[in-house]
Amino acid sequence: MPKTGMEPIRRSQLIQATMAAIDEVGLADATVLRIARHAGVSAGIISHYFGGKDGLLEATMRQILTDLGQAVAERRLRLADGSPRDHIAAIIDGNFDRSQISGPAAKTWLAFWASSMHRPQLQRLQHVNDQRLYSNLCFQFRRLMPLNEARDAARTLAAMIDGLWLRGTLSPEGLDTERARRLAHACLDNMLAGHDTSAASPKETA
Amino acid sequence: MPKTGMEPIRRSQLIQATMAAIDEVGLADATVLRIARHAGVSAGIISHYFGGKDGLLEATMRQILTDLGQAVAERRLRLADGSPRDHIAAIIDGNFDRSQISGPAAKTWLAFWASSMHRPQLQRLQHVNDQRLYSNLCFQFRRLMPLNEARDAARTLAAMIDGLWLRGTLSPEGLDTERARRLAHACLDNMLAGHDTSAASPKETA
DNA sequence: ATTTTTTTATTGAACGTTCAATCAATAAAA
DNA sequence: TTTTATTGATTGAACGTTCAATAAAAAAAT
Repeated sequence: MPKTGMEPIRRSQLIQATMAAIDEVGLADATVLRIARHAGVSAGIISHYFGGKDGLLEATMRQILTDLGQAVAERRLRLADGSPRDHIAAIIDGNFDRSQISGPAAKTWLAFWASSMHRPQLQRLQHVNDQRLYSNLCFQFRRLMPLNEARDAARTLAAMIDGLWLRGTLSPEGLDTERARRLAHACLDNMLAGHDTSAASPKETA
Repeated sequence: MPKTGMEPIRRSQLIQATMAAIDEVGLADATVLRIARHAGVSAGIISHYFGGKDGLLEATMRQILTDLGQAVAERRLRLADGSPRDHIAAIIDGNFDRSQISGPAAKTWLAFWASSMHRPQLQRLQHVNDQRLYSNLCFQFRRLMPLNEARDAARTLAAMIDGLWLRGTLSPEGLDTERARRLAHACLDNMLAGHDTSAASPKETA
């Protein structure tokens, strides 16, 4: 089996296996043995490629954040130069792609969220991501309203996205992802109702 | 030290110590020894009063849900027979009391939320709580709009509360609790804007 | 009022288990 | 023959639980 150039393959396999293990039994019971079995390799390989379990967990979180960033970036690139509303809508859709990418990613995300409270390395990653979402939203809202209002609008919509996404992905019986996405858009429409959306988009209640 | 009637005291102490330990080092590192030391007792006592660590964790989550229920109930009782808007506002304020009750409670809540994905006992508790929040909101919105709209309004506001509360209590640098609460109320006002609030409440944008 | 007995509350060392990490051994490819 | 990739048994630390021992309080007996 030892061919050369295994490193990127193994890294990717192990990161995916980590999410799958967390999806199955939670972060607390996602042991190196379980993760390794999921990837079809031995446990020792994790220390070899990631320096240890912590390294693998950090790489996994980094992967999720990268995926999220790409999901948003792709949609926004397709817009060329759209209206603020278009950009914000793209940000919303990109964020709800997290769950589309996979169920495991959702549970992994939440697990990392909780444990990032106590692990500086993860906390840093998460803070950067939060800030990016907030800044992007704020910049777009700023094109439609005064700075103070734009800030509150960004905070509100960011919270809305997190809240809906959480409830949508974690208990799909009560709120499926598609409906969650629709509610987020409705909320955006509501927030933009009294503001000058230069290219008057013809949308009613729902 | 052995006086009679220690049970309720110890139970309460240990539950508080559990939250404090989770606040300090996270659920993963909240060992029985650490929790016991926080309460000023020995580790063995946990099995004695709660049958084991799992029992203590479940009791702790139950306590948090009870506190939340009371925070909401108290505010609603003060209303006697208020308008739907008043009741919903009381539900919002009650939910933001979670953090007022303590910072530890917030981190504990998130930790349980994540681990409830994989522990049926905790999942049950959390589902009951979710359902209660949704039902209460839905019932009040129902007094102002058609059923379908009321359901979506309830889902939206529930997500808004969770999202804002999460961001508010877990990273107070970016969004302090008081502002989060204000934004939730603003969102409610926005959602109720086009609806007949029988007792016309004189509130403008913000 | 004092002593004895019983009950209640608590301790902490010992035990068995589980985990992450290590590393000498191995085997395929270069 | 050298390099690269991988294994899996081993190690040591940490954890939750158990339980015999202990000590204070309460109850009973003197």
